[in-house]
Amino acid sequence: MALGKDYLGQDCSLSRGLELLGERWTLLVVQNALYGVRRFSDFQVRLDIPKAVLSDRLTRLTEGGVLRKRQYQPSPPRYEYLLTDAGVELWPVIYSLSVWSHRNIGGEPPRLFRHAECGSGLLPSSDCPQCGQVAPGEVEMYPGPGPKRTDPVSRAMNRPRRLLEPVVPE
Amino acid sequence: MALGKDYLGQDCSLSRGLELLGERWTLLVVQNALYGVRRFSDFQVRLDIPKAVLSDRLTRLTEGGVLRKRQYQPSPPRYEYLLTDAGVELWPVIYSLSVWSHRNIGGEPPRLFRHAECGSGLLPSSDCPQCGQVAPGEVEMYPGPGPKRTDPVSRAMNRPRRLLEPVVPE
DNA sequence: AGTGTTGGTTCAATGAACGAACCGGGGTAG
DNA sequence: CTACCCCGGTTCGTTCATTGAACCAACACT
Repeated sequence: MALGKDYLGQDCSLSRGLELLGERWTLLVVQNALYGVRRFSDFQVRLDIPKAVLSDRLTRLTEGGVLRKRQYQPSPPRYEYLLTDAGVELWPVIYSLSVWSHRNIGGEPPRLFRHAECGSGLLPSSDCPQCGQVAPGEVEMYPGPGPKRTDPVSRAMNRPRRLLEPVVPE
Repeated sequence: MALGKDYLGQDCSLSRGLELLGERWTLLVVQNALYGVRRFSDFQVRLDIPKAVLSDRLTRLTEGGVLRKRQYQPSPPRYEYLLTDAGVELWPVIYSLSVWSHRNIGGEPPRLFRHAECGSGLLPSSDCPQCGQVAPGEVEMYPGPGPKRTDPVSRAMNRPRRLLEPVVPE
């Protein structure tokens, strides 16, 4: 999307959002960050994405305030990408688009979501039918009927767990 | 996105949704359809989009069940693109992403939305704080503080009106 | 000294987007 | 009847983005 060839001339907030989030792979990166993926190589394994593109997307999301890059050990220097508060707020957007896609395009979901406190499935808005609004940290993901990837990161992700809980592949 | 170079290998609903909706311009086309734009030339004027790209997006959205092409007069033959039920169901996704963008990126919105029945502003989920869920046809849009485009289609859209109400430029 | 892991960058080839030109069916004004 | 305009596109050469393979540097392990 880059400079010059952007959605400028558009007057709406949506176009500014898509400027940051609308490029290929970007929303899938955010989705995986919500699922607990934090490290460059884990994103790469899960997504099968060219490294150059992943590098670009992580940089742009960091500059855009969706992710935050943190060095989590000094030697050897290793980094992780964490969602900011703004990034976590994308959960309802991503969840509602997933639900729409499942309903209107089809396919079986590999993962399901429920409110950890009460066990209810979530509404398309990501709210709980019993309890109302649900913080992403209160959402539990667990395996659904759909096909699953078999790489180590995906396998670690298929154990029941909370959103945002870091993925530890092994 | 096309054939071969898609998100295949991804296991989630989101990737299938982005296959259809994730290309450049696509969500802006849907947004404008929700705002009442129906005709090829009106999309083109509002969006400043190359005709070839617009043609491709309208075709793909039609094939994907988001839009429906209808001839609305026999002579000269003229066509319009209407949202299907599935297309209308994208309203919460588009609205919540717009709200996120406004909150986290900034800029003044050119249009605001309220529940026509009770006058309340909408929650980010597109629900009404008073009445709960709101059908898109019950949403009224009206001019906000932000900048507005001056083309005839945008000017017609800046009058207060319901979502989905056809735009008639003049 | 050699091998492996992490987190990248570089580069040539391919594919998508852009914008200008063109086109055809059907008005409509002179 | 001729000329011109509108709508809804298609075609095409140029520019831009994505891809996948190769390379690289820092450090750890054996």
